[in-house]
Amino acid sequence: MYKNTNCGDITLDRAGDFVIVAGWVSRRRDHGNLIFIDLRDRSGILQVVFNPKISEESHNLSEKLRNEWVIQVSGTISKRKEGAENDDLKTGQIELNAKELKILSPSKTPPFEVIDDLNIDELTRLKYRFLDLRRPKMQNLLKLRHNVTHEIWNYLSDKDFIQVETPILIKSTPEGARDYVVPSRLHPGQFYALPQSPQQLKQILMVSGIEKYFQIAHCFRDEDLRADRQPEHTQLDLEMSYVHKKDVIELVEGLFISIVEKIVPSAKFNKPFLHISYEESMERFGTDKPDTRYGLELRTISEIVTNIGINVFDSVIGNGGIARSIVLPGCGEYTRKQTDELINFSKLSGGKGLVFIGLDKNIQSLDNIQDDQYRSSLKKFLSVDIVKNIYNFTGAKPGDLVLIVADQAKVVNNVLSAIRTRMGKELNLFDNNEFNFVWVDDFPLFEWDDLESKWVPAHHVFSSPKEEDLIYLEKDPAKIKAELYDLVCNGYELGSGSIRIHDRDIQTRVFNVIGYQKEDIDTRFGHLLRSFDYGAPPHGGMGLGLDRLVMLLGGQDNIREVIAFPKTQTASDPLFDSPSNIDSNQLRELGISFTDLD
RNA sequence: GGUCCCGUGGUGUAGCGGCCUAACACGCCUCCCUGUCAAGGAGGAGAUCGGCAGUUCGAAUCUGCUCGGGAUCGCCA
Repeated sequence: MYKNTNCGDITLDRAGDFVIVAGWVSRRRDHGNLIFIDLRDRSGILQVVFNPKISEESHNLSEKLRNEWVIQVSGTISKRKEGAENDDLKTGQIELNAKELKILSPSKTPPFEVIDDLNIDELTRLKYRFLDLRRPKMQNLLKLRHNVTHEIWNYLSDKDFIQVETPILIKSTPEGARDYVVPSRLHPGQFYALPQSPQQLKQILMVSGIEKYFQIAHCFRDEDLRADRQPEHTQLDLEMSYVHKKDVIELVEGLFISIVEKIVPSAKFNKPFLHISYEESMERFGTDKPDTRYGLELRTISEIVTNIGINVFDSVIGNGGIARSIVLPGCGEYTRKQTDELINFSKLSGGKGLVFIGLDKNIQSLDNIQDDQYRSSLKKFLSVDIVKNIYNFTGAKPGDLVLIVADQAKVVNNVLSAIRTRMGKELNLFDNNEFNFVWVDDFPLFEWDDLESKWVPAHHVFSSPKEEDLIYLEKDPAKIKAELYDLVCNGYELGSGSIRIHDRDIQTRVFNVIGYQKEDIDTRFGHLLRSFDYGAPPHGGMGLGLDRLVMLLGGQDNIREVIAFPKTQTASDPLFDSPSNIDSNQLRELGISFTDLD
């Protein structure tokens, strides 16, 4: 070994010890005859002192040292001089008196300093990701990710789960997300697809008798990127035989509690997790992935605001729309600029606008509001009585701002939940160290696709309908609820799962609703369905986003921070400069040529 | 595919029609310095303002296109 001690681990009790350390020069403080080096390795920072009285040769050599040079130093640990201690440093009570210095690898001047307090363009960080990852913050995030994965392995192994690897080269199935595709050399003109998830493979593993399976699985989806979406992401994928919904939920909840308690002991979180149905979630929060750390719940107020002479509301609601509200506490005296900003924001998330009513904070009771004590975008249509009504119904108080959006339900919910998320942040309604886990269940099995005029699966085709809803399968698909459950935390969907269909007859009836023809079914799902013909145990499971979980636990707001080598928004990698052209010989071998697409 | 924000020495910013032969901080280089820890002091090098085209007597500054990064809607069973 080039070292026998880690820099950051050395404490006062090692005083007098002779040690060998190695690492990067993090900082250099040259006092002429005395040179201080902050030496950094994974464990932390150690102050090394080069003193000509101890070694003239090492001192001379140390004058050459610059940031990010890799060096090896040996010498004696000593307690620092009185008054020279540094309490900000774990090793601040001691220092290494360098006897021998060896330069293992010099460095160019780095494009940015390897420090936590860094404010630079992300592109530069990604180009020099090897330097970026040296920063203690990034080291900690990678360690956090490892700790989470480690706990998953331990916890699930203890529960008799077996980790099974599944292939990365599988078959393209056209539904779902866009596939990443790999040409086959041995079968010119044919392609593999990278898995969007190991869904069908793990179901086959259940038919194979694995009973309890898990995998830290890479999943690939060729769709547009977001702060919480990369083209390849990692899932904790798991599946269990002979289980009901309740069993999967209990297992995953136990695992997540264990992860949070062991790995982020300082975190505040709710135990047991909340449970809420899809319908209730939409009703209260306007989304199926609610941030339940704070209130700001939505209310439907169609009845209060119709037939009071306001055209906007009457016509929208007459056309099958609804009016819903959100109350922003303490925002009743928002300026014109602030309310304009909210209206503008509502348009960004698809709304046509919103109506606000702001009430002065110094009103004693709602009973004696004066005309000059409230402002509204619809002031001339809103009598004092209607304002009173709205405030009473929504539970708003003097000093609060009521926002109303009227449109088709989907738009209303989109707009208001976006406003809710934004205002939760802006009004500081939650604690950053808090994690609020909630199970959302009773999802509909199908959704109506307006564009294609057909039913599509809300989750995927293998999710089981609730037994009591089977009677609606042919008559009224909208009514069917599924054995589906999502795990949501702080407004992020961490994962979703379901009890699967293991009965061929029910599976066929579901395919019929979606309108799949027999041939489609055979080419897309034949392999799985064939396995079901030979005794398929009832089974169910989940896929859980590891990147998002680590992001949340690490207090980050995008998953690139917890992925060693992430891609940019255009799915390229600035470090490797991928994707790239390939050799024409490679293309020829694959039988691929290009046509001009435009 | 749409909308919005950003692009000035290595890094982060300022400058937003002539005062810019582009400013400041950090970093970098040279020299001085034995107790610093974002060391200090003195001096110095370094950008034609993402690219292209246009408007103008004159463009970092205005316009168009384009490239790159980010946020977001669509998309993501």
